[in-house]
Amino acid sequence: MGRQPCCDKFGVKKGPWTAEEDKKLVNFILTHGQCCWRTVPKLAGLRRCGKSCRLRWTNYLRPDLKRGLLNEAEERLVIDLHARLGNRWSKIAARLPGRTDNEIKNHWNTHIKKKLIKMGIDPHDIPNNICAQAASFSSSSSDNSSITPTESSDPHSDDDPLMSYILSDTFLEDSSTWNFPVTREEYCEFGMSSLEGNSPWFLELKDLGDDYFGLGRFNDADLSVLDMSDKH
DNA sequence: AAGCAGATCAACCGCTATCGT
DNA sequence: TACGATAGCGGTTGATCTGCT
Repeated sequence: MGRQPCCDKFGVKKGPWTAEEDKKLVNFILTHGQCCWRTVPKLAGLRRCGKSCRLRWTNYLRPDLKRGLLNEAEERLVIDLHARLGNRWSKIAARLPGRTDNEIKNHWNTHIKKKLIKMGIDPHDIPNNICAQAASFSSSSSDNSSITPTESSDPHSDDDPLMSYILSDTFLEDSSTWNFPVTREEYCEFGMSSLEGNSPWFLELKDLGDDYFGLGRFNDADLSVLDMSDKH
């Protein structure tokens, strides 16, 4: 009999999302919250499969996402976590607030992997003793970040209190409180602060009109802040 | 300016894990 | 316990961008 496809193959749109589709999805999730992705496209009026909607939301539309390249501290953390956890991107992402598994995976494959290879380190097998070296590569001019996971001589040592904390369940429990809000009001507040200055998609949507989301989401004061930023 | 190659990243696919009945 | 439905994960693809010739 076989497995049922996650969605009807006919009439389901694929490829890049349009601003209009984003709007519908955001609108729907702000109104109804995240529930049963399979029904989301139908209820939201989208010709997409639920899987695609979930991916779009978690990887791009979520208001708590940081955009842009990983900074050095985050990169070091990824290298260290990857050395411990392997290609378990979702586990790694769970320990980097505002970053998605897809983003980290892409960054690993396009940036970090190359840098490690350039250093003569096999990205698939970073020995403990050179993990610290790898993790601190190109960081001779440190970015003064508060995240310094590899300060101990052996980064795999659980003696490193910060890494122990990050790898612990306590960290995940704590970080759960960073989850994006579910109400429109909170989304507006939270979204504005996190989007400010680092969300091109937001600026694009904003260009479509102040009432783009149909939620009265952005007040004039908020928008004036954005207008003053170096919008491209 | 045109063509090409490499880099980047959003999105898809197929599989597994989990949950409810 | 078995089975189906759904969510989530990791690998891969392909469109687009960027830099070089």
